[in-house]
Amino acid sequence: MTSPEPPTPAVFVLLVALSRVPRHGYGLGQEVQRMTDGRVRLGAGTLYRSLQRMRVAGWVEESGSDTDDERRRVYSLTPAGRSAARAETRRLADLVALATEAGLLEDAPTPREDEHTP
Amino acid sequence: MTSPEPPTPAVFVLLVALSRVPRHGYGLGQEVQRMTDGRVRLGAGTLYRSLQRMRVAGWVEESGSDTDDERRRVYSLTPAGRSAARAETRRLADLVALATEAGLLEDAPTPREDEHTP
DNA sequence: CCCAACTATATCCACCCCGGATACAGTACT
DNA sequence: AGTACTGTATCCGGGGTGGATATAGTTGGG
Repeated sequence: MTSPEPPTPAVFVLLVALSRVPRHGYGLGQEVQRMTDGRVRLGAGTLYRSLQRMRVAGWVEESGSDTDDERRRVYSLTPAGRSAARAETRRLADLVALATEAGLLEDAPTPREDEHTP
Repeated sequence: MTSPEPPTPAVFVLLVALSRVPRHGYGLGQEVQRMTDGRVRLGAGTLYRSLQRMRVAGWVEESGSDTDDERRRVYSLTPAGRSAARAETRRLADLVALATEAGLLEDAPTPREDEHTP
């Protein structure tokens, strides 16, 4: 929607889920669900396609598996990935600030004038 | 990505831009650009299609034009629209909180353990 | 008065993201 | 051995977005 392409919503939550500990794809899906109290669930297609894009973008890198399960592909966040996540966090925070300043958190039906909540 | 369908990014900024004063489509495009310091620019297609969807969803309603320019279609935010905007603001704020708690705002390259900034 | 630039809305197209289905295989537990 | 779950990958349909195009009214300067 703007310039230098922000991560997609799915990619962003994956970056957040990866921010502390390296994980494999399937585990990331679980972690995203856990840390959002089930509010965000990524479909399988979205999950693995997002990880491929993140790898191509240099935001994650594949590291050696953490168990003897050969199927797992474990990813860890790169500095570039952390940087992208921080930038997107700031972008979203700005958006939230904008909405808040617009009076979108008060309960008033239509606070069109300069009201002040006592 | 989750349940009861959140507004799209474009729709959300339009809801915010409409939160105080009724406006017409073209003016909303300008207002979005102004209030985001040029960081968000909506394409014409996105702008007018979004407004149509918002009208169908009952989030905005067409009110009488504010000038004698007959081309203008002026929209104002409905209570349902304000409610949707507030819900989305909260959802985004939760996401930002999640990212912040994950340590994505510090400058440390990779704060993997319990560091404390002096 | 006339023309150019801007305002204003609407639709079309190509591209990309998403959820869910499908496929295929290894792992774990009984 | 068999069943359920883990794990990755790809395909398909639906939908959002940007930019181009079409059409037309408005404005302001020469």
